[in-house]
Amino acid sequence: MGKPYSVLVVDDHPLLRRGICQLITSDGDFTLFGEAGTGLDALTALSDNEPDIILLDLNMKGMSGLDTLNAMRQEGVTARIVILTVSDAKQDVIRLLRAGADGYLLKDTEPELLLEQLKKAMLGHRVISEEVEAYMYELKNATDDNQWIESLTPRELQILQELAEGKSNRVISEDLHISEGTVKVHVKNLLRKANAKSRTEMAVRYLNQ
Amino acid sequence: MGKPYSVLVVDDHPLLRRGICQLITSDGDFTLFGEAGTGLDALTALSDNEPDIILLDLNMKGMSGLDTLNAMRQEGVTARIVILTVSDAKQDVIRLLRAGADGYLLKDTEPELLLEQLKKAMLGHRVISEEVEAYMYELKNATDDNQWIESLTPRELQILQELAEGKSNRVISEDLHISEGTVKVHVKNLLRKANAKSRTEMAVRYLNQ
DNA sequence: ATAACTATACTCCTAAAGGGGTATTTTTTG
DNA sequence: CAAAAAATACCCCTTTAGGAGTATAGTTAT
Repeated sequence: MGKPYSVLVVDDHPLLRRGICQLITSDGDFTLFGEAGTGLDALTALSDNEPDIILLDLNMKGMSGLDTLNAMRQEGVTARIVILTVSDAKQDVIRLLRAGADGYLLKDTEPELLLEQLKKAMLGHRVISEEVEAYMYELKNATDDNQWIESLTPRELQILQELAEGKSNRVISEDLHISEGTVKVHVKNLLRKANAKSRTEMAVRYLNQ
Repeated sequence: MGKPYSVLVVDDHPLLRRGICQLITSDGDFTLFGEAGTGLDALTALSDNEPDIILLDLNMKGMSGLDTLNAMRQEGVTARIVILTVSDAKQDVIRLLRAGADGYLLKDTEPELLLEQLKKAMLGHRVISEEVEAYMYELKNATDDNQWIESLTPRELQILQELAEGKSNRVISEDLHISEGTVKVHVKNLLRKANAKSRTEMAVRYLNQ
């Protein structure tokens, strides 16, 4: 076999980072390229040379995992980027894979399985945890369930947020200093875009992202 | 100094467990009592003898952290039980501390600080991460914002859950095979108990627990 | 610059939601 | 067993929500 794969571990939880790093170094096929506690630290670590694999957490303070991934691809980073997270939210999976992640693994993956998956990723496979694989067909069939949120104008989003706090049209109109009728127009348009039958249904869908 | 404190680590993420265990064993003041990946495993591990400290995760598969804590206290476990979790949700903090947790720490705590906190916990202090300390006054002032949910009848809760999926009174009545009028009565009573002005407000409050 | 989009504000109308009351049946509980 | 609570269903009535249409001023993109 050739030389071991180098890995950069990016996670804002020191404890988990320690566990991952220990796992990496305990296997002869991998070496630790470095570790970073924030997305910015990770980008700095990549300024000189690159590892073979970047293990990236989502839900980090400051720069999110998605932002970090985008920034890395922008910088021309060619390393395999594998997401390692607790979130199995459909929205996250779809967004990250669309953004060019080479894998999406969950943090409750068994250590041995994780190493296997990383080796597979180096062979050019896209590695996905079983639990989230179900979302893959949605990635192909496109039209993300919450794609409608992206199509909203700033004003509509503002009104949706007020609505999703349980406020009535009248209260929203007073908050925003516009007529109740205008709020109703916005709500009408929101309902059409969300393809929802009532404001409550729309609020629920919005809150569940 | 006396003999080291023994620690039981309960977490369903093998990677994180590895990180924690490594931290525990790297400090001379602690020894590893054992590790468990589920609440049930933890209870089994406690059948013969007890550690000094139990580090307990929330959000575990199967038995939740809260259930595990309750079961342990039921079994007469006297070890210091410290919650170690990612969730800083107000509801979780309040529930766990009420259930008798001796500490509530977040997983992004620095390793050194975590060890310090565990030593403090052994001295009889209740250790709380700074980020969640703000919820402490709410614990004293009692009357949990969502206490109203506890006062609901089974039928009312069922209707609230349907309502919180965005369904209309008519749809709910069809789902439950009762008249729309009856649903309206239940909703009316729910609004009174929740002290909410509209079904949307109530749905939002329910979803935010 | 002209077309498209956004935000604003009406009108008229229908449907749904919500508040008050009364009443019957069933279930639970003391 | 009797009282209380829960679930059912209806009445009448007011308020809120939502659908369709028209219109106008300002902004943005082509």
